[in-house]
Amino acid sequence: MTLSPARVRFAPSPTGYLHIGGARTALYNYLLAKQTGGQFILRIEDTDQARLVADAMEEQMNGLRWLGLHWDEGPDVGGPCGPYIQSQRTEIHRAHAEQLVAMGKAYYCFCAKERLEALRAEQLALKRQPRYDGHCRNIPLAEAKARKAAGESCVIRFKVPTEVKTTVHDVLRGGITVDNSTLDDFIILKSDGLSLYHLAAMVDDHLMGITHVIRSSEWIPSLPKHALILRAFGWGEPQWVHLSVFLKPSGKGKMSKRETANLKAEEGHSIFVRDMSELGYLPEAVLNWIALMGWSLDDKTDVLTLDEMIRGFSIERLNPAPAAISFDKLDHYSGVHIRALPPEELAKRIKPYFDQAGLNADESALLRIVPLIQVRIATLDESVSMAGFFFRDRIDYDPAGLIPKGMDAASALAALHRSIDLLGSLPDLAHPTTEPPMRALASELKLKPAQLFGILRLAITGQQISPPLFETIALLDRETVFARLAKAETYLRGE
RNA sequence: GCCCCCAUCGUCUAGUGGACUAGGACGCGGCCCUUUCAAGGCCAAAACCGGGGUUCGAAUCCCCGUGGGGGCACCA
Repeated sequence: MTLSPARVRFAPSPTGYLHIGGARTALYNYLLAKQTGGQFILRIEDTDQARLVADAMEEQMNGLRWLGLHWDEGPDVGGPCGPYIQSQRTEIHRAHAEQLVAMGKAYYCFCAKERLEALRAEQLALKRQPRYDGHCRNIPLAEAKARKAAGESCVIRFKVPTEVKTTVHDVLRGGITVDNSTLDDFIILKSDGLSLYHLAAMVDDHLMGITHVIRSSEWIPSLPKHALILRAFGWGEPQWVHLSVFLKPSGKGKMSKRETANLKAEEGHSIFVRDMSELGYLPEAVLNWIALMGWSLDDKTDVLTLDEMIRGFSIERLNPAPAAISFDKLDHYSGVHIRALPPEELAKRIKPYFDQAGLNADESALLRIVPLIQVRIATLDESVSMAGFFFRDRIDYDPAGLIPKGMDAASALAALHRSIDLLGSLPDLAHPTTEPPMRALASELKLKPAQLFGILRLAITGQQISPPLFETIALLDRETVFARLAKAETYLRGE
């Protein structure tokens, strides 16, 4: 499919950190831009200065970078349509608001907040939808200008055409029609001279040549307002694409702020991109996960790389229904993408987790253990709990575990003793050297392999669950192996 | 309360009037493999929200219910 280049934007508000909902919106925008040879633009919507979070903008960008969603134009890289931070475009917005006033499509409103609040309370009491009553709608422009010039505080409201319906076309949902009477004359410029989202976003989208607006469906209710603004200016409309929201795993509603904040501590999951790395997830896995919540390539593909998504993406295959998130699925994709990594790459990726754990593991050492753990870990951080013992000076475990089911301390000790003798008699501890005689020993002692090897496993790794025993022994220093076996012997003697 | 959107296995989804005995994936259960744990292989259970239309024929189109979701700020 050949499409003309799309200019799309991801426009987060720096009032919070990048979460999977935002990331998925960014992803779809990115995919369309890359597929069509267009541009992916990052624009920061910080017109509400009161709600700013200090490091939110930087964190939003870090999140996108971590996912590999690099923008062509944005605050840091610039571009032909800058600035890309809305608070630096206030003059542009103000001029456009004034232009609408001059065109008779907007008006100055002098209503005090108190009056508005009273009006609102009254309407709510009557169980009516709170709406501006048009109090200042018909003040003659000359009079309004005079009052404004005299220093009276005012806002600019958009004059919504009355007595008609407005229909806007959404690519996924078709025509969305509302009666204009359900819209009120909304404010487009605040009394402090700053634009509100509705005006700022439309002006900037137009000026930046945005061809497709792909955003969350929570914008659907204000879609008519946006179309009305565009039409008032006589501008064309972009393709509107409203994505469905993510629901909590139960499918019952969106995640609350509290649930979102406690997720990580309570169950080791998070919806924030900046937590994903710490939790051991690959960006590839996160991308795969969010891409398929609301989009599908076909009836069977479920593992995709970013490149494959770019090639296969299409707006038509977006699903408008809300989707419950599933962390089980994230874990699954995580495992899939870890297994798909070349060993050298996996060694590189797990290195920081060993560093973090205070273990001195260089990449070449890690590369040797990767074959033992690659299919056994679902997240990168699990590499430490699985293979940390390779790099620890001492290992701690409960000696009770040295006695397998069906055995007692004496028989376990005897088995361990025989194993030490046998291993000590071998020319080396390579896997092919150790396994056959050890199996023979097990059968001679009338033990199941699981029993005998279980004793050694705990003795050598300190873990009930570990990489395969003989491969592990082969990688460990000879001295370490025998020291740990000797230590286990002392435990079993009850020392 | 009002407005808008959505509706296929528990979950993510395929399905755009006949190819549907409704496909795939996660999860769940069983079996195989097996030195633990995984991975892998095989098998199973599991869905078209309800009611009316339209049509020779409806998961697919229309209407009404119901359920779910979103929105109703000098927030975005």
